[in-house]
Amino acid sequence: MFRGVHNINLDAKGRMAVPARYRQLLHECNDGALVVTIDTEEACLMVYPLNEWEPIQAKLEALPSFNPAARRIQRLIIGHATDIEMDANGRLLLPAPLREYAGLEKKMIMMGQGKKFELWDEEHWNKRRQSYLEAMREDTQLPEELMNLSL
Amino acid sequence: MFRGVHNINLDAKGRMAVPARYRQLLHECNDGALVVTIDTEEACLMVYPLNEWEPIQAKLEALPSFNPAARRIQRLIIGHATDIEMDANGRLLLPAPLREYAGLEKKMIMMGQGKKFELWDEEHWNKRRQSYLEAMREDTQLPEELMNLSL
DNA sequence: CACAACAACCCACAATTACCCACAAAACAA
DNA sequence: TTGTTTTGTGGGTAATTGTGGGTTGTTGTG
Repeated sequence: MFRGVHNINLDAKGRMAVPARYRQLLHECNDGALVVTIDTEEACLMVYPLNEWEPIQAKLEALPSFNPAARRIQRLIIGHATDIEMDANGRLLLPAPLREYAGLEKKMIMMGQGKKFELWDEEHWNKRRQSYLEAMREDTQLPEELMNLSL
Repeated sequence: MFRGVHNINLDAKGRMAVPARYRQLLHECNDGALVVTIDTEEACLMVYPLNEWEPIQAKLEALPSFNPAARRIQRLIIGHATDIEMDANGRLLLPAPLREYAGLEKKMIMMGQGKKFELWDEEHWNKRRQSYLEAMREDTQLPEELMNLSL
C-alpha cells in the first residue's frame, strides 16, 4: 500500500530515482517490474506494480469491443501502458511520450495512491491541489457514498 | 499481452521494425507468423499473432451468411487479412493496400492492445487521441460497465 | 520467352539504449 | 563535530537496435 508525497527530480535522460524506502518493496513483489500509463482525466501518470496491473488490463480487455466508450478507454489506457524496470541504482526511465503527456521535465511529484503511484509535474500538482481544496470548501452537494464516510 | 506505444518509422520499402522487446515473444509463440487486417471503424490496422487470429476468423465465419451486416464484416475483415512474417532483422513488410487504407507513409504509431497491435499514422493518432481525451473529460454518461471500474 | 515489378535475404553503418562506475549530497552514528 | 553509510546524480562506454540499401530470386505480365 503506497501513500505519501515525494519531491523527485528527473535527470537529463528522463530517469527518476525511486525513494529508497520503496525500492526493496518493489523488488520483492515483482522483481522491480512496473507498468506506467496515463491518467485520462488529468495530465499525470499512474505507476502500478506488474501484479497489480495485470488484472486491470484483463478487466479493460473484457469490455465490449463495439462500445465506443470502451474502445476509447482501452486505447488510451492500455495503449499508453508501458513496462518499465528499476535499474541497478533504483531509478526508473520514464518513456518520452508519457513524460510529454504529463508535462514532466525536471521537478515532479510522486504520490502514493494505494496500489499505485501517481506522477505529476510539480507546478501542475500545486495548482490542482489548490483547486481541489477550494472545491472541497464550496461543495455542499457530495455524493451519497461520501456523506456517510467517517474519517 | 501487448501494451504501450512506440513511434516507428516506415522505410521506403514499407517495412517497419518491430520494437526489440516484442520480437522474441512473437517468435516464440508462432515463429513470427502474424496476420494484419483493417479496423473497420478507424483508419488503422490490427496485427494479430497467428494463433490469436485463427479463433477470430472462425467466429466471423460462423456468422449467418444471409445477414447483410455479417457478410459486410466478413468481407471487410477477413478480406483484408494478410499473413506476414518478421524478416531476419525483426521487420514487417506491410502490404501496400493496407498501408494505403490506414494512410501510413513514414511516421507511424504501434500500439499494444492486449492480444493485438494497432498501427496508426502518427498524425492521425494524435488527433484521435486528443478527441478521445476531450470525450473522457466531458462524458458524464459512461456505460454501466465503466462506471464501476476502479483503476 | 523476356521483361518488369516486387519480395526475400543479406550486410554494413548510425543511433540509441542499457549498463556500469564514480562522485556528490544527505543522513546517521559515534 | 567528524567519520561512515546510504541515497541521489551524472555521464562514459559497450552492446543492442534501427535504418538504408544492394543483390538475388520469384512472380506475374506482355
